[in-house]
Amino acid sequence: MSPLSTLIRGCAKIHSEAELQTKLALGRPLRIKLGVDPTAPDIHLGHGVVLSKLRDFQDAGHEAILIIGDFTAMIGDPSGRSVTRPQLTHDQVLANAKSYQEQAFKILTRERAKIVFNGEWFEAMSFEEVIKLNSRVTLQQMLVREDFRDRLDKGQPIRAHEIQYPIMQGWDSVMVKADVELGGTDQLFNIMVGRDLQREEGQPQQVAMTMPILEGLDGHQKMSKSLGNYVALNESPGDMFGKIMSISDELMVRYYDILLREAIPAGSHPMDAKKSLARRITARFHDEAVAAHALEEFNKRFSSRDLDSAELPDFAPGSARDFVSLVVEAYAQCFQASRSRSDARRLIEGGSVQWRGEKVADAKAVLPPGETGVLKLDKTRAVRIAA
RNA sequence: GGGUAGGUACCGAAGUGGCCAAACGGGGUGGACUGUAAAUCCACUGGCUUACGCCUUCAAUGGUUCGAAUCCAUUCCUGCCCA
Repeated sequence: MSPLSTLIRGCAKIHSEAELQTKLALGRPLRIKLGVDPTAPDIHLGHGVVLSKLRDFQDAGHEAILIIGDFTAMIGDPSGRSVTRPQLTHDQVLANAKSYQEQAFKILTRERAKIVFNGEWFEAMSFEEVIKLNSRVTLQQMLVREDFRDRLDKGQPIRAHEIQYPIMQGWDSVMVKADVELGGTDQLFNIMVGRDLQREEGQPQQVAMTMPILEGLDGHQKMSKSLGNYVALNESPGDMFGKIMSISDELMVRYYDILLREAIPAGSHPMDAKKSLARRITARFHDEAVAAHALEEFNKRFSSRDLDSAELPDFAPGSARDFVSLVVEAYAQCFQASRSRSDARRLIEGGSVQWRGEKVADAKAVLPPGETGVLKLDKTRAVRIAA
């Protein structure tokens, strides 16, 4: 496989392939820009798609320039958004940035990687410079974007600072002299602004390369932290495996295509194909042995419904022994999840909670101390009471 | 600054003095069925030391009333039109 075809594999759109070829012919390492906004501490499989592409470039000898948008994160990228993002404080952003980097290097290699914070240049900008920068872009250009158009049509507010975002992202490209900028397809507009600004600054224009957007676990909306439909890169092997198993067959086709860049093996049972997908993704972010173990555990717990021999967190109940209390405490103690007592009661009444494989019929029932066994809480969570 | 329409639960959206913890739809959760899939059906979806009971909630504050999401006043926020 020639380097070019490797580099453009899995890509949604390039502007343009010819330009990329010209740049590659320069014979020097190219500066490949990827901007990330640390708006949340987790990065997920969706980010992974673009990061993997960046890794492809690294492997081909090019330099990854990861721009941590500590400054832009405070604005919030309006791309694909129907509401204004909440603005974060600088401290939150820095904390997120830290865990962000750790996760990004699960995919990227430290060699040929450079990390820059865009606060470096934006913080130093005077208001005069900001105005000057703004004068290069027209409101019309900004407003033709679909997401803005949409909000305009629906009568939803668009705040003035939001239209700054593409300009700032574009300016990042100028500051790092990017040769190529990567992003999701929803980033195309922002990346193109970068090209405009570079041209005006007399720089060679960056090549815009966009990657397909990965749908979230629900199969409809894009994977994102705020929608809760994501698989984080630092997710535990079991959770990662399990979350992937919960996707629809339809979505699995997409995941195969985008994440593994291959088609589903012909003739295989969808469930087997999914297990294989889950195992491979888990192996990618952990390792083979761990992934194989996750598969085994999954089979035990869900295929053979053998909770007794499955690995479950140990739960040490407090003094309150009625099932409502047990459920609430188990969630808090073993899953860091807070559940109200009403919620717990609903789960019990709905038949979700099982003690030793039997539905708990009476929420007021009391479990005598010393009893041991498995307490199933909901579809995916169960705990073991050991003593 | 003027005019005008609005602000209801996770979202959309009813409700315009008691029958309102608040219709309906979506989403979410749980159950049945399964392959932790889809489709379908059912239930739940503010909280409570355990409830045909109580508490908090309909932008905020204050008021009218036996009683307010609903009426009045003030404030804050948003859309649209005009300047």
